[in-house]
Amino acid sequence: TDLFGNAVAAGKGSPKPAAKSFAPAQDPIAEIINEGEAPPSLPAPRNITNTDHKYHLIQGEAIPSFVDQLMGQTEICFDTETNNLDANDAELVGMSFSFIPGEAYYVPTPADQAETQKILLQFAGLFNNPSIKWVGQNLKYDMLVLKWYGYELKGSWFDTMLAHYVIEPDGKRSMDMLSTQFLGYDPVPIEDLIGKKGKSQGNMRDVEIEKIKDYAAEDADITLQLKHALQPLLSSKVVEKVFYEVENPLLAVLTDMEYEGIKVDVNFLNDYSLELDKDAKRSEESVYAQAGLRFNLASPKQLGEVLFEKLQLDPKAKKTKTGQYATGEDVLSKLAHQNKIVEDILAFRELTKLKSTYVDSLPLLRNRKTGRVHTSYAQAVAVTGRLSSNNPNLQNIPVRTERGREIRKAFIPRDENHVLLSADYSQIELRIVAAISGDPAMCEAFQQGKDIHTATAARVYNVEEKDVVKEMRYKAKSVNFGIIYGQGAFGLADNLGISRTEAKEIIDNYKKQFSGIQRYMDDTVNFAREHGYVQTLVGRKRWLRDINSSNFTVRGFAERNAINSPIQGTAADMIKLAMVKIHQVFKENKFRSKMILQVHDELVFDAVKEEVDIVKPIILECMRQALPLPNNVPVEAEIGSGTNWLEAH
DNA sequence: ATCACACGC
DNA sequence: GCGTGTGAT
Repeated sequence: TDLFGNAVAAGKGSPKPAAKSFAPAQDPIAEIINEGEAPPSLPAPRNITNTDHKYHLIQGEAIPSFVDQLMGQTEICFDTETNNLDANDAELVGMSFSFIPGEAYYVPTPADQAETQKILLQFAGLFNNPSIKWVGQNLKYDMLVLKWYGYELKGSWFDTMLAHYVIEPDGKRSMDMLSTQFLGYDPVPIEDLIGKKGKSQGNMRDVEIEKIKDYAAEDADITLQLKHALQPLLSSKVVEKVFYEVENPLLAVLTDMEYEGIKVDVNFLNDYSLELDKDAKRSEESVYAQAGLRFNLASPKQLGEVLFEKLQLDPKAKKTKTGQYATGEDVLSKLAHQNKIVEDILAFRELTKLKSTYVDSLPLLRNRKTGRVHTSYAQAVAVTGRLSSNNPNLQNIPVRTERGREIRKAFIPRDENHVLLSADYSQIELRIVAAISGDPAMCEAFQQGKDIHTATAARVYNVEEKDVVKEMRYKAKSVNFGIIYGQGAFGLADNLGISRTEAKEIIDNYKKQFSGIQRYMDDTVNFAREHGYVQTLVGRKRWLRDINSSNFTVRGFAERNAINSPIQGTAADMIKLAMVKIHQVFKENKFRSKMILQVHDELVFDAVKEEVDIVKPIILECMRQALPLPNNVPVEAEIGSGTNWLEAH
């Protein structure tokens, strides 16, 4: 079903003018899309024991002539071995190189870091050679390791992980999987060297060099072969643009951002932790007093039994799919008015969440060299094209509630000569909906610089904009969210806690007022049914194998994906293009200010105070111009500065 | 390992 | 809709 709770019609006869941005001139034919897939992963017959290979160990006096040989290549596959998965805290154990399939070289580097630096110095000319194309699997990792030793790869890049990401965004893409799938070859498992993962897992530094040589050289060899297998698919699937213009360049931008990290105010967090602990304990005790018994309030299972069996708070309490009572925030909120205990439970939940996930863990995740936190961006995880962030996740720092927002005060500039800048897109996803649907009312609202939720409410409730009251705006905002998520009428009712009847009424009005949106949703789903994929403005594709499923639920999910992915994905493309541009302009102008965070529609900078007035308009201009939208829908971005992230916002 | 929950966009 | 982290089981 679509937003309006209707089944999406198959061939409504609409000739799909509105969705034409998604059916570009070079509209690929369905057959092309599905060819070139390797057969599903049967156990691969080939491995290092039964396959010809020439893997060489290079050390000492052999290095100079080896480097000379590499200098003559145009394309080199490169891989590092280290003693840590965290590239910001890793020592180089060795490097492997390959430029001919079946042949590779391993150069070990010793624990003595001064010695390692001497070896790297011999490779300086190679790393700086601008005419070399560096091939690798997850090159960001290797580039980050090298950056800590003071080196960059100055030529161009081809990351096989990113290539596979744009070819098959929802696939698995560890090197082992790719090798099995595309080369029919099973690489040496890492467990053979350092043991099974867990606390007993060893360290690459302690493995004998001959063993590492085979493993590491094979990695470079395989990755080079993967490049040759994947490159033609970029072309046959028509995803070269998003690969070469977005993902591949972004890799170097993210490397620099992860290297910088952001400073956190540990004293502030420690103080705040005590405060949260005190208040959480107070709420907890209050709950036990009201319940008349003590239990583990952090256990949803126990809490559900107390609320709905002992206290009988709701005779028709909802259950989760595993048969427990549901005690999520939405469920409890509906009971909050009549039951003081529920307020205390919600307070406890909020406070313990803030404490454990953010306040107590951030200080522990500081890098030992920099004292800063260096998030890691996953560039090939989110199926829509977004980045994700982990260790720590800096894309879900609280902002909604007062006490959560407080945590943003802990993110601070690196020193007194810097401030934080935060630049964010305004309503970017809705602007994209307006632009690609071409809905006249919504496009016009943006062209006139209106508050989109108020403008929506005015139309849906048929009143003047000045007469839109809070509740009308709030509900209209929820409908707009529903569109972005391809959510059904059920979802809206659920979301707003209103009846299905009222939800349907709001939706019927919306449908009349914004008929172009309805048409976009129909056209997009129909396009997906016909072609098996949907795509963004930049040509990032997502294949939807379930779009023609006979199972109502499964198909419905695919239909929501069809509607949501081009929107979320286009927004992702836009900010990624902006990041590449900003990075380039900063470099050209030799600015010392650094881009340090991305939060989907926001960029954060650690800016040198004297540069603030120069970089602010540059950042905004790059963001606004990154990806012009059709139908004259303007793209707006705002920027602020401050001595912490909250203030900058 | 999986689930429920809660945080973000 | 898309993610990640935590604590419980």
